[in-house]
Amino acid sequence: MTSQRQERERYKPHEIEPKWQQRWVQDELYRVRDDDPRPKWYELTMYPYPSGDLHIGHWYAMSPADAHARFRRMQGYNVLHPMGFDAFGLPAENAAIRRGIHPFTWTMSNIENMRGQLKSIGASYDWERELICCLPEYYKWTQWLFLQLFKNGLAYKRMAQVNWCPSCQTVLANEQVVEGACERCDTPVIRRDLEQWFFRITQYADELLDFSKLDWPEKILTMQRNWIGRSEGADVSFDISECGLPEQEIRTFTTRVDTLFGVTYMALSPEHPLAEALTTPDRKAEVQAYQEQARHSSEIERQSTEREKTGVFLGAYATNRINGERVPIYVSDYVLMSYGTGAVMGVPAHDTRDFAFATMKGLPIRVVVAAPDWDGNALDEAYTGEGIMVNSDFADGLPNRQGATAIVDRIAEQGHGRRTVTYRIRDWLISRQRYWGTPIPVVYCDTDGIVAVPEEDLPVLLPEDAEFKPTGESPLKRHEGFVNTTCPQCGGPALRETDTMDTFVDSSWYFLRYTNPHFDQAAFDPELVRQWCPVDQYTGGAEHAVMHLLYARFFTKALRDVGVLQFDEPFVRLYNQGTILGEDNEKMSKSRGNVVNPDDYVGTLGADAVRIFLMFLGPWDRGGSWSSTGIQGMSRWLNRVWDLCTRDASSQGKGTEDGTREVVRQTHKTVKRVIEDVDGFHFNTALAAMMEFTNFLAKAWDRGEADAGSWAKAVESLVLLLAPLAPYVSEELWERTGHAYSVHQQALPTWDEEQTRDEEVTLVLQVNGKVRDKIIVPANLSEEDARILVEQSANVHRHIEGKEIRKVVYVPGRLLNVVVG
RNA sequence: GCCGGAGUGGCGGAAUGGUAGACGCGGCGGACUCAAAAUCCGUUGGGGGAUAACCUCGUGUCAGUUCGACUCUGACCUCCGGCACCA
Repeated sequence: MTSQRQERERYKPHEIEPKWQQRWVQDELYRVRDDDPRPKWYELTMYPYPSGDLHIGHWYAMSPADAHARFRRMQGYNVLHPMGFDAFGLPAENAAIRRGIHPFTWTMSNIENMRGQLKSIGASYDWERELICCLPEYYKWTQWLFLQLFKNGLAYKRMAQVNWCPSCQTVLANEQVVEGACERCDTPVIRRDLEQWFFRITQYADELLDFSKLDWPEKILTMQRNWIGRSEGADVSFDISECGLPEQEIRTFTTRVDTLFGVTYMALSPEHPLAEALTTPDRKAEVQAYQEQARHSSEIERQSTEREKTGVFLGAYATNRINGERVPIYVSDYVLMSYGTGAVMGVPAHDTRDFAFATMKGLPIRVVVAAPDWDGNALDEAYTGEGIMVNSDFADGLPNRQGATAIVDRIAEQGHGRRTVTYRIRDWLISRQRYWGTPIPVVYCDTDGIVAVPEEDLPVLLPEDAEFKPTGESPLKRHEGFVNTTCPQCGGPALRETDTMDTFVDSSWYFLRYTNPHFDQAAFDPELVRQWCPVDQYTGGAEHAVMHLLYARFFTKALRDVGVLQFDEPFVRLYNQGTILGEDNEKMSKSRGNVVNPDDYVGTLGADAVRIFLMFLGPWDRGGSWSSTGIQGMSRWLNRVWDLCTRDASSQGKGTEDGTREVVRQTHKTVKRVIEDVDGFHFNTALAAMMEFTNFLAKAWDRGEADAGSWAKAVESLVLLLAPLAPYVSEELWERTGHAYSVHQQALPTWDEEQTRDEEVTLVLQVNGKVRDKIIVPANLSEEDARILVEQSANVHRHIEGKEIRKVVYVPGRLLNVVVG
């Protein structure tokens, strides 16, 4: 055997991998046919940003996804598993400013490099369908889609207080502000008033909360639910007619209308439009100073819950119409202009924030919902639970939920309020004051105002000769040739919009474009979209929960309403892979020096080893740590697989009858386990099953138990099962075992349930639930026979001797438990 | 604070009511080698016992359900992720 092994060729990944890579390209093995009659399966992985280097995180996202797509192909589906590049975005422009390279050049050369690295993964991408969203052939249609939203009132421009990142020199969407700082660069965000373009995502808030058609991780649904933040409550208006202003009332939103009799003050956001007018002359200076201070404090400072409540009395009063009481009006920065109406009714007894504020200002705290154990004394803290209404006139004595109904009915009757729903989500701000993005296709004309660029004039091209300087101003703004244009309506002089779109607009529809990425008649070919979409299985990181994944859902629904799509949801199933960490269990980063370069391992151990190691290190959705010794183990195993599969089985002779039967049984068992595991993304246990199988085969060979036929079948099954996970070595072994090219066009092996059953099993003998003996018995052993056998076990005997047998539990094929007392 | 998820050998993990620790890494012992690397074989949760038989402890903690609990129930602790002055 040893001598034979030396004669055979060894596993040389660095030789076979480039060979098959070329062959597959040459044969167009992964070309996806639209006219294939098999059922379709669209399996999509989130496309990467072309940063220039394919790192191990990309491999972790892509190789298991590719394995699953290949697996579906071997299951008989016509699989679309495309790849492309999220090619617009800030890093390219920053490189242009710092190093003088044009963003286009920088991006395309990065793509060039990454495409090569991607090919080494051995993924089954059809490169004919590659999509690059910074090319005019793509962004022309991003602009076209923008125009459809614009024409349908789903895209609009308005002045708004927006998040501005001073480092990125652009506004950000709410979704891109994390704890008051820029999601990209961590710079604290400041607020600015700017005229900006928005998409009306709020119009879809309720529909976006309907997840009934989705098979998505609960975690993502929860995050989207929280982000949309639907709360049911009531609008209540307070009378300010005594102040002599045009406005007669202040509207507030509350989820606790039952506490309306407990209002002892009102608080407005510092940015509230009525704040200034309501301020009495003697308070002007103080109020203005407070507003000024609020404007300059950062989001982080303002949003800190630990901070003490502050605020200033305006000098004015509002009347609570339910009881005719006059309450003082304050401004306070704990009230956010962006939520509800920007004004709150202060109920210190039943809201922790209001309690803190009232305590600070010495305002009355009136209990209107009595806790079951309330003794009538002053509260130490706000009571936010359920209770019986008190101090509330007609509502007294009611449980507070019923009290809420009574009160809202009364104010609705009197026209001072009504039931309403408020959302946390705001419209999606898509303007970016940067060059490297899709230009927003509108012009501004003195006569006609905002005018959409006619569809036949698309694309609005990015000027190639823009200048990139660190001034913080968009190069488009300074580019006269770009800015100055004529109005499509009146022909007079007009100015182009110089803002570009958030790159999340590009990725909100890219999955549609893959069906025919070079189609020049429309954004997508409706026929092919009908055929391929929606995406059956989407995979990617959970960090996109309330950005990309929410935007793409919105876009799909909006395009449906515009009339160009027929479905409601872009991604039917979603799987989030975890994060790959460095060898030190820390997030990989250059500063930590724990970054793993996949190319190093591809060059030595091969792409297959990298792929299967990433799949083996644990459940895919949990992530895991890189291990340089762990991957050696995978490589060792591939060598063993190679060795087993290249043996000459005819030298084995006839084997033994029992041995052969066992080889057949283990083959069927393994086929079943691996197929079920890979189907459910459990790559780690699928590989473990194959390893157990190879361990078994090696032993069976050494004992001379297998006959040539069962051995060949075992090897064939193993190679087929391995093919989706380790495509190169499987292809090579498929050829070397005398099969016709290509393993990747084969069907998965099948198993026969009957053949997976063991004839003999280990029966565990327990006394009072403790294992006392193990015996080998026929699988179909009857309970009577089992009871006889247990009598013969000396060990069991010792533990039941002299004791009364109370009960015997027999689980066929598993155990027999004798309960004694 | 609220909402998720997770706690199992030296490490990654397996087992979702029935033999805890599959599989892999690492360790130890051995074969091959002048030697090393690579490879192969054996062994590997802790304690007791003689390296045996066997006993005992052991899946974050404490209770409970059950013949039997990593698995189910309740309370708590820790870690990770998300959200957070949202009225």
